[in-house]
Amino acid sequence: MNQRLPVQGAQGDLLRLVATGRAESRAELARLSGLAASSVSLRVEELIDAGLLAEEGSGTSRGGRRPRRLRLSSGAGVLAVADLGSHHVRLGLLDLSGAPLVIEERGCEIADGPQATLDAIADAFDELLAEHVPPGTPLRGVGTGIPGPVDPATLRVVNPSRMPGWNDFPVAGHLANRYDLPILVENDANLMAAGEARWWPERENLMVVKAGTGIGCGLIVNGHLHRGRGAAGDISHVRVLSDSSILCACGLPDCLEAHASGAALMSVLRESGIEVTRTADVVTLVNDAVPEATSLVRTSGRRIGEVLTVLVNFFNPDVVAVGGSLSAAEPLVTSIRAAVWELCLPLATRDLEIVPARAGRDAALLGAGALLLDAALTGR
Amino acid sequence: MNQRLPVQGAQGDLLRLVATGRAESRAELARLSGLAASSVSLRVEELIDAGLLAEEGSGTSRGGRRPRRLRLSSGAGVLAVADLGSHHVRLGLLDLSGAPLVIEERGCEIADGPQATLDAIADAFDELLAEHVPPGTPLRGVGTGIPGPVDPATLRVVNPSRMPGWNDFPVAGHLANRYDLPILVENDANLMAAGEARWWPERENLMVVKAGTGIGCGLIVNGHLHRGRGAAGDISHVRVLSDSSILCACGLPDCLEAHASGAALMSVLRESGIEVTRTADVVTLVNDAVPEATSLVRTSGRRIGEVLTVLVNFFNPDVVAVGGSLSAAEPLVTSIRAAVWELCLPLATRDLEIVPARAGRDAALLGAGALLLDAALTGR
DNA sequence: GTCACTTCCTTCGATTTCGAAGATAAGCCG
DNA sequence: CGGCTTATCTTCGAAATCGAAGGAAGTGAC
Repeated sequence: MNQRLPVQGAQGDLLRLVATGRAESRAELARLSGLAASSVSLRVEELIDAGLLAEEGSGTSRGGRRPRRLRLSSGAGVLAVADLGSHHVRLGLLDLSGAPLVIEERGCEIADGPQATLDAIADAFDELLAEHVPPGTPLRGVGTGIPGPVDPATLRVVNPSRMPGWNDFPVAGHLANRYDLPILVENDANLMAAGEARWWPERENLMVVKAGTGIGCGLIVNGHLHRGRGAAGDISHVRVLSDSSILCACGLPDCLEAHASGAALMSVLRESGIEVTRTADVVTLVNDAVPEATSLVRTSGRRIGEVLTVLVNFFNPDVVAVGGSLSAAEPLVTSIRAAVWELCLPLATRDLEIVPARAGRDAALLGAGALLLDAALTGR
Repeated sequence: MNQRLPVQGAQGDLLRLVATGRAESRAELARLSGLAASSVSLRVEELIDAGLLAEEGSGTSRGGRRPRRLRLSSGAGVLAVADLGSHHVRLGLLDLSGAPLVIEERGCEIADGPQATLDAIADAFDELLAEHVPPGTPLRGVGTGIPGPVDPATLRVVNPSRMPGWNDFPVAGHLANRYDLPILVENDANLMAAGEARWWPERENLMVVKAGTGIGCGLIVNGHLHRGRGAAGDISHVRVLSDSSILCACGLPDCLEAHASGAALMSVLRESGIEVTRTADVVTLVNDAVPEATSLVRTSGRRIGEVLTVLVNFFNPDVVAVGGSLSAAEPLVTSIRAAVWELCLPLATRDLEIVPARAGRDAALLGAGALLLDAALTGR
């Protein structure tokens, strides 16, 4: 039941506009796509005949005839997406609009190596498909997030830390053996950024900070994920000022990650005798108003904010969205905001929004869906 | 003799490809534009009839029939471009391909205010047009670089330092009163980046550092100038580490610009009794192997490099090009390179080129030409 | 209820674009 | 020199797209 989307030419643009929720009538499609209204009608007709779009009642009038509302056909297909962490994987199925049909979390040791891990994910996909998708609904794409750098040219993992056996492994190639479909392999922070971007349709330039066990960042430029040469978005290895020096895993001292990541906070808390095992524990402590934890999170936010200052001046985004498990601790965003406001050029911060991420914990999965939809519609 | 380019639809893309030197035969146009070869032939025919393109002999064979070489018609039009500095303005005329017909430098006090300055520039354009352009060759666009921030939405100058009377002045509006043509108003570092980008046709993501009296930076993302909300590219107000503290004009201490700009180097040199009046004097001292000057430039490069480290990790460009008058001092690029190489992630620096800018001292004018051509071809 | 107006969508002839086929003009090779 | 290959460019019928006109289905004023 796997097959590529049978769209060609302008159909792809139209289907994308409906799938992403930007248009839900022929008139809106015409406005947004730039095509003539007559052409839109013809293409929509074809998409309905192909079983990809469906008409559903009518929308609200804007002062004239009511539009006939278009939506994705429920049988148009599903996407299988995963987000791989060190000790677990979140995975699920989405419809083409990116709406989740089912999402679940499973245990999974990334240290078991790529073959075992990827096969386990694919088996999980098969289970979910059998259980949650009506027979006949085709799978249209498969994607996964990786907690490490991915070379966009080869879709291989490069120089990952904490992923033994994965270096240079052709992740996409391995999956392509099992699925003759568009395959997406992408860094997890980038996926999160792509997911967050869906929530800011009117903004073009976003920085999405992932503050969790580590610190990552994804960049949306002109509405599209910026990959650079594959390493773009790293903010964790910037040197920060501090009293005590900490050596980072990268070999240099006093990286942001070594001082401000969830892992760093946990090790400080443990030294002062407070038991924590996961980043979420830190958040719990903060919400329980444990002073040591709150103070640490504030300092962490301040440091992240100081680093962001440089990047905000340089990149001048519309929005800085702060996500990741640590962002659930409210002082984090507050102190990031304070630092950026204080140290940035006024010109760079006027109209800048610094806010908690909107997309929630499944941001990466939704981002995978968004990118896969694009891949499926552009034919690769 | 001013008139907008009479191009429509696909003609614009084709003309741009020829003007920017990326294509010079119908076959190349077909490959690069994605249009069918037959459509290309038809549009080229029209462009020739309109007097915009001309056929000129034949190119070299690639194993088959030789292509009929296309070039811009010499009567296709000219662009008038200026780059405004504090005490002078460089201005000139370019053909549509961006090749200079005439470029000259004039004295001009930016402190005289926008009206006087812009009128003087326009008068200079008129002189140059009368003198260097055959009658009947139309002017197709007017553009100027500004040594301060420009709001891309309104094309006004915002919060400029050292430009009394310019704040919020509608530069484009004023010029539009005199020319009913595409008008370009852009920050000078951005123009420089756009000019440099022409020299890197095969690279998508560039950082172009302008190291002169001040320090600026322009950003090319996916081949296009990134403006952000209008302030993108600022790197001069990043805090750097140093023994002695210097207060920057922005109100905060130890900005990069306060320590590493040409102006900063000059003031240090003057304190040690060495007479310098312009950034070029510093370069001369370095080339004469005056140890104090060389050492200062090295330190400056080191500091710029340390700042770039953060940005290279984050933005992961293909190329960092270093221009501006100070870049003529060879140790500058060398020490920038050394710092970035030492402190960046290996993944971000693999295949990264850090090199002196290719476009030379007229980079900003050429950049203005490039952007104006786009503006003229897209109809605004 | 009627009339003016707006918006949505379709019809239909004109225009643009495509793509397959062929004409043109080379280089290569014996 | 004459075939073979390759690349460039044009011709021509088919398909896609456009835009003007009009029908359909609403809102709001009177």
